[in-house]
Amino acid sequence: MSVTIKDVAERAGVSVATASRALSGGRGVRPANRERVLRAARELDYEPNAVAAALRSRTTNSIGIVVPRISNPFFATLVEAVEREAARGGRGLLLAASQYDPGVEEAQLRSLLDRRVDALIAVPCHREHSRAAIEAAGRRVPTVQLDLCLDGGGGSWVGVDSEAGILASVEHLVAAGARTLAYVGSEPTDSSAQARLDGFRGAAPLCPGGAERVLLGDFSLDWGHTAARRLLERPGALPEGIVCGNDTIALGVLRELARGGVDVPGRVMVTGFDDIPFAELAEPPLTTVRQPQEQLAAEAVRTLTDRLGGGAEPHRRVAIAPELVIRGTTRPTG
Amino acid sequence: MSVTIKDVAERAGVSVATASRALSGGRGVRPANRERVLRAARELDYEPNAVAAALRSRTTNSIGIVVPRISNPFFATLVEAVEREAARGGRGLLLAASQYDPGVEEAQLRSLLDRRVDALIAVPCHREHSRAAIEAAGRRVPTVQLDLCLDGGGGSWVGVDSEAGILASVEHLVAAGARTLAYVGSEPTDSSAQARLDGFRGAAPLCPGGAERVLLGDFSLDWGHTAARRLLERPGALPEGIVCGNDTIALGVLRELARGGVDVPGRVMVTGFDDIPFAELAEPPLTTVRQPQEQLAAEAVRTLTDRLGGGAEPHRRVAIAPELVIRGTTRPTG
DNA sequence: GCCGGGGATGTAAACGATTACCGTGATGCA
DNA sequence: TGCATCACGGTAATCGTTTACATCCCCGGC
Repeated sequence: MSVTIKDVAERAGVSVATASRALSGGRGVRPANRERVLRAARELDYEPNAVAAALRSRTTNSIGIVVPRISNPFFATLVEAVEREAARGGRGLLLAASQYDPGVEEAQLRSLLDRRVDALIAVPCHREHSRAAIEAAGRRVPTVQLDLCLDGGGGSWVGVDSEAGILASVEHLVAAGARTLAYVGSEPTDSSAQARLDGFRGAAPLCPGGAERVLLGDFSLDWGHTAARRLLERPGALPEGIVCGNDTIALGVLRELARGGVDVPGRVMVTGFDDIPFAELAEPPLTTVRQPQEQLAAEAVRTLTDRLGGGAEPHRRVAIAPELVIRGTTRPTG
Repeated sequence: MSVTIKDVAERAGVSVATASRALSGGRGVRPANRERVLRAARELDYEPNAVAAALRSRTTNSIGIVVPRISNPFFATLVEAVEREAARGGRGLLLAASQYDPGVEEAQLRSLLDRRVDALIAVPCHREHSRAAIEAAGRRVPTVQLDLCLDGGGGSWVGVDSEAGILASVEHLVAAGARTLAYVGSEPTDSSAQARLDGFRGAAPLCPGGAERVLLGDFSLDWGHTAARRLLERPGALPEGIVCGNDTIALGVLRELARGGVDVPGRVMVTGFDDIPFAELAEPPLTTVRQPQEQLAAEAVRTLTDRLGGGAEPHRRVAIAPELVIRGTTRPTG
């Protein structure tokens, strides 16, 4: 019913082998024949069956990606960039969400492997419980961890240099005149939370007045509210700079400070992390650390295609330096 | 190298046919044999090759989706819901972005069809230029348009009842005391923009003072700024209610009103459309029309699976009534 | 004139499952 | 007992490509 390569070959008056060669690359086919095959294909409106090709050639020209949540704008942007990068190489993208459940994550990975993706990108939803499934996947196809990574650092990973991002925030705040700092972040339940916390602890000594407080909760707006209220309890001890673990927390902090009548950035400066689309819509617009998702995605896909192309490097770890975007919640330096 | 069903059959001491039957459904196989096959599969850590199964059975258990942009939070949420719905049915999701370019869209659709997805979901990026590709796709596999649709209403479609949403906004504003209204929306470049505009025009007579102004631009923050400035030029003529075509515009309008020192909702009330995550973070939180993405996605997938299951209805059009979410930018009614 | 080599083609064997078709033995019923 | 029925299981065809291998032909070098 559907037109196959056999039909094309017949119409072109050649064998299926020649037709196949002509259609894919065309090497080793006399130009005249190549032309006839291509014309026949066009005339018959031939659509190659990628499934059959995949079965025989043992490559599907597709990659799989598993993220915790697609609707998280950070992951959405990441997925978009990966899709674009994959499409550029003629590859399809199979998308799956783990919903922050290692069990679901494992099932999704297995499903993608059953579908024989050529390679995998995974944002592990748990620094420890995701290990078994991701390592198992890595044994079957080239696999790269994106953004988050497993504890202990096994396998390839592409992400941002969180510590450098936090360091830049702290340096900026100090240069802008903050003499006391606080950190409002997430309990180190994932590798980024850990790295950001480490980054703050490492950079704190730069601050003349020291880093008085570290408040840990989760990456949510509500936690930002709560933490800010806690800081407001002793107005005298309110730090002059608040470094937040991500933008969502920062937005919560900002809102609570506004309710408390605290002048931002006059009395307190605030920084975030991620540069989600909302960051610049806040009032005042949020100074934050931008994650270069395009670059992350490109690097991740490249890591995979290098491996597919035969390049070695099963253990490539790339930390991209993020960029500090200075907006209204901090005073300009100098 | 990889373990195949043949290996499983051998170890279980049955033929591949029996093994296949046991592994998929298990009907027509004696329980004892079924058990042996399943055990053999487990022991060998057998992973079925979905590509081979797809080739023979002519079904890939996967659906394709094409959206204009993944990073648009509205589409991201939609994709997430579709993915969840597809996964629930054991289906994979092939994701592609058209980047608002009908040419890219066509190529992406073709690529998905080459990969033999069982069905397609498309958010047409253009009400007219997307037609050829989407109709062609619809001739090959069950296809449903989601959210946006082609002009003229060919094919299946699942979306929100925009006119009803706008009507609810207008009724709410009037009930809350607005005597004059304006509409700030997008030029009707896509079907939603058209429907929302139509909705406003249809509902305007409900307003005692009439709908004085209709300002059309695009669905952007900047357009919201511009339009609000234009309304502020004649403070005396400032409407008491502003209905916006989407939340992004509404956020722009809100920000500009705040700059102009206009009290919201005291002097002017504002409504949006979509209920993007940011809507409730605005100051004051935005009253808006929520698009039930979960429901849209579920309905779209169901439309497709019904078709796949043999159900007829090649022409099903579903408009889901959206819900008005009342927040701080409008006064409570009554 | 013969032979080696290499490029273009064709033939047919994969790839790994599903499934049409048929055979077999057991069972039910008259 | 004989016959139809049925559940189960095996053989082999099939899905639509890619590709290993053989063949053929043409050309150049000796």
